[in-house]
Amino acid sequence: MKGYSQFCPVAKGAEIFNERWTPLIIREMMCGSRRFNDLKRGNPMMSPSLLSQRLKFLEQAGVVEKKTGNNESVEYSLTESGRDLGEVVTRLGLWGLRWARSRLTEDDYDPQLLMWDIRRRIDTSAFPPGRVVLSFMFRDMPSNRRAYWLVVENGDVDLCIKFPGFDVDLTFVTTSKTMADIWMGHTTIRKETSNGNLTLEGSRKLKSNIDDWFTCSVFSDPEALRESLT
Amino acid sequence: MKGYSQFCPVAKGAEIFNERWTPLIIREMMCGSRRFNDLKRGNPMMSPSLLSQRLKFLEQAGVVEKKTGNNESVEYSLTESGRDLGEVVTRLGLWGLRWARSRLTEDDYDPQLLMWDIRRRIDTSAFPPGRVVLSFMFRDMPSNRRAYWLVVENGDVDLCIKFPGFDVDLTFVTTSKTMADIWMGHTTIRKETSNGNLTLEGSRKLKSNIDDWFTCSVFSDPEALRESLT
DNA sequence: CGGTATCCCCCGCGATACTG
DNA sequence: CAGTATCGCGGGGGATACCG
Repeated sequence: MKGYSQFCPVAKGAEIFNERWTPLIIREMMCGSRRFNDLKRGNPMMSPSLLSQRLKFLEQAGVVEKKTGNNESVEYSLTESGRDLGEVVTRLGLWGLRWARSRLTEDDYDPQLLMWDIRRRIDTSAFPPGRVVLSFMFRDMPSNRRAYWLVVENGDVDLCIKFPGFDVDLTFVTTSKTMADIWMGHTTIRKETSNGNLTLEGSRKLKSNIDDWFTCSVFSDPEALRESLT
Repeated sequence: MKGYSQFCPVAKGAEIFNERWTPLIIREMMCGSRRFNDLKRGNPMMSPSLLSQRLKFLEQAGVVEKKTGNNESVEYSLTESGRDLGEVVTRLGLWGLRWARSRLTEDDYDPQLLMWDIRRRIDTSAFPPGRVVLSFMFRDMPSNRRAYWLVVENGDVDLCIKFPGFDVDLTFVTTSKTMADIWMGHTTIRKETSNGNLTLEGSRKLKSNIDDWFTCSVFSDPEALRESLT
């Protein structure tokens, strides 16, 4: 994007921030993604070349830092400037939560993206030792996007799009929209199980302490998020 | 701009906010511009058709309200949603002030834009009754962009790019960069007169109470601006 | 895994002119 | 003043293939 030829700080900020995908890349980093392919998984519709291009630009702009480990591994992270810019992202998200919710289209409810979000917010410390397998069935989706599994083990959570072969401890049966609404805090697991939009099948224990380990999106608690802004 | 196909509030917010010029249009409205041509003057590099297109989109997005008076006059204003989005703009500006200042190019110091900003922040209440004429001479500019006049009268401020024919009460002689730096609070009138980057010629009285009527950009006081955010 | 390299299309947007 | 109409191009960015 070409510049605005204005000295105004809003214009100079917009020259960096107001590009396609940029807030979403920063959002991913704020959520802890540091690897190229993780950033890409958080933005599946973005082409790798464009992601690469943006990362280079953001690095040059002092927002993102690229570190190459001695084992050739590459990590991206936010600089202090980038973390500051994160507050703009947060505020934009708070605005979107309040004012852009009505603009959600069917296309927006991508279950894979939802699962990727859920994956990184699962509180593994609330699980018993050993392996726990969760499965999610989205009734409204075509067969190739209907089923997902989360395998929780040793503090790690793996997202699978094919049956991992392990016994399933708890199954969520619902629609992508219901699940996303729960995720965003527009409704609760309790409400949606009551009205039948969500069915939980499996371990009674996992069901009973679900609020301990199923951590919703940071946007599900706008008040807390707002207070986290300086 | 096409959507992101993500339910995330940041993505939905970005679909509206992250378009070219959008933050600058909202900034203009936050500063009080309500007429089409005023919005355009605040963004001189933007083509009228694009401004029209953006206003239509922002209206449809519930950010901007268009009102047609009975005398066919048209006014644009921010809705509640738009004022909320203004906080994102403000925060982006605060970020730009701190982190994007080093990216300023020669092209950014447009004296006309600067004068348009100064014009609307002049505190007319601090002036004596009658007409006061200020002139600004930018030494670094070519002749067609070197001189501007502000005619203050009856609480109104008019910006002229040609000599208005009235006696001038006070003249600023400086460069566009020095003036912009004063405007943004990076330096002060006092400092720049001391070091010779700014010369004030004319009414001793207007010079002596210049801090009363020459009101700098809202971004010149970041602390106050930050506190204005909810 | 962590990107590049291409290709190509589309349309965003800048420029200019014009209208009521 | 408040826009619309038109035109043309540049490059943003989507898709896909490929590489070390």
